[in-house]
Amino acid sequence: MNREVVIAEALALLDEAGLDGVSTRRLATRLNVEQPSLYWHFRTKKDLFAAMAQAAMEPHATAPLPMPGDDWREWFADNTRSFRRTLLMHRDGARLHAGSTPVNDLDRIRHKMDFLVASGVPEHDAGMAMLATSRFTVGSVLEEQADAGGDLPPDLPVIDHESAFEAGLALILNGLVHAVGTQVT
Amino acid sequence: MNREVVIAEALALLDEAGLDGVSTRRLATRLNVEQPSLYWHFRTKKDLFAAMAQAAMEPHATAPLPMPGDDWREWFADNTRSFRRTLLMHRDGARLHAGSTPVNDLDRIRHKMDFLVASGVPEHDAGMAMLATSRFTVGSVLEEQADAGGDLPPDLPVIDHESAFEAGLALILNGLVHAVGTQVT
DNA sequence: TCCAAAATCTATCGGTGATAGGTTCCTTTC
DNA sequence: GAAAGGAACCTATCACCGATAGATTTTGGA
Repeated sequence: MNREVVIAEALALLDEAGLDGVSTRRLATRLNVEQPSLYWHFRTKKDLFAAMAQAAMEPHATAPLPMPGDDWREWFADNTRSFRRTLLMHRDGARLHAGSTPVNDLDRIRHKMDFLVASGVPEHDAGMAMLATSRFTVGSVLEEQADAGGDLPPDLPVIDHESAFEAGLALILNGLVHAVGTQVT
Repeated sequence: MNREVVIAEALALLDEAGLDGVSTRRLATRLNVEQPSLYWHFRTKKDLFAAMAQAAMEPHATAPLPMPGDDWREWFADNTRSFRRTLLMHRDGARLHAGSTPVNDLDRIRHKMDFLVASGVPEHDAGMAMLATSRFTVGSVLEEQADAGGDLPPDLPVIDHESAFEAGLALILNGLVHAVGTQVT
């Protein structure tokens, strides 16, 4: 049993039991191992969660980067959708992601920034927009998965999370397009 | 000792110990009471957290509603700032808020929606913008308070959360202003 | 074959949310 | 003013949790 097997099994347990249901004992049982054994692979439970969070983000972290000829608006939207889709792949994915301090792939971020700047978006606006969009997405999925998790009051306004997300994304993107000084290439 | 005293003391404990530090025993000790006594006032710890979340949101929930003559853009920004400020009033305020399913003050929401519509914002756009802004704000404060909570890696890009929030808000508001069909009154 | 490191074990600690069931206190009513 | 009854709190106890200490087994290379 190596570290990666533990992480994979932990993510499977996450999907079945939710984040609060992931205990070291339940995980150990699944791995046919006693509970303290996990502490050979991870110094603390937070470390395990951090590793899970990073592993869960792999689909988005390995997605293709934008190419010089791409339409930046289209890429921006697709990139955000990829982020959301990845958060939705696991139960409580947003909580898991928000709970740990993830590894910022500085190189990928810089590449994306450079792409936007090369497309005519002012550097400052590009950075703020990426940050805002990321936070909007986490907030959205957080609420979406909280709603999915059981007892919500039978209040009236049931919302289509997908449409709400698309509308918010369109709003931010629209704001970026019309930002002062934008050279819409 | 009544329910409200418990909630107040719980919020004080929250500020001192953080959300993970709020245990029924520590809270009971503060109240000079044995731990199981709390279960006379709250059926479950989640109920206690929900009550705490609602109480913590009181400043924003009792803030003045927009008046017919107000500038809708200015009001929109101030309303969002009030929401953020309230989340920031308590340690882990965003986690507390996001963790419980809060009571949606339907009447206040409708009032705000009506105000925006009366100001010329299309109803659908207004609803989506309020939703998106709320989620953006929760996501922002969540990250801000996570950063504040200790061990962040000595990575380079330290960000000014206030400015980042203002920039994101400006972006969304700008997108709303330029939304197709908006009658900017 | 031997040895060291990797991997797991047993035993145990202090802490947690929650329940069952008994006790005390206060208020209302006759 | 005594009785009744509910509100508020208590003791005792459960099952579970994350984590540590230290002994033991397993494994792979010299």
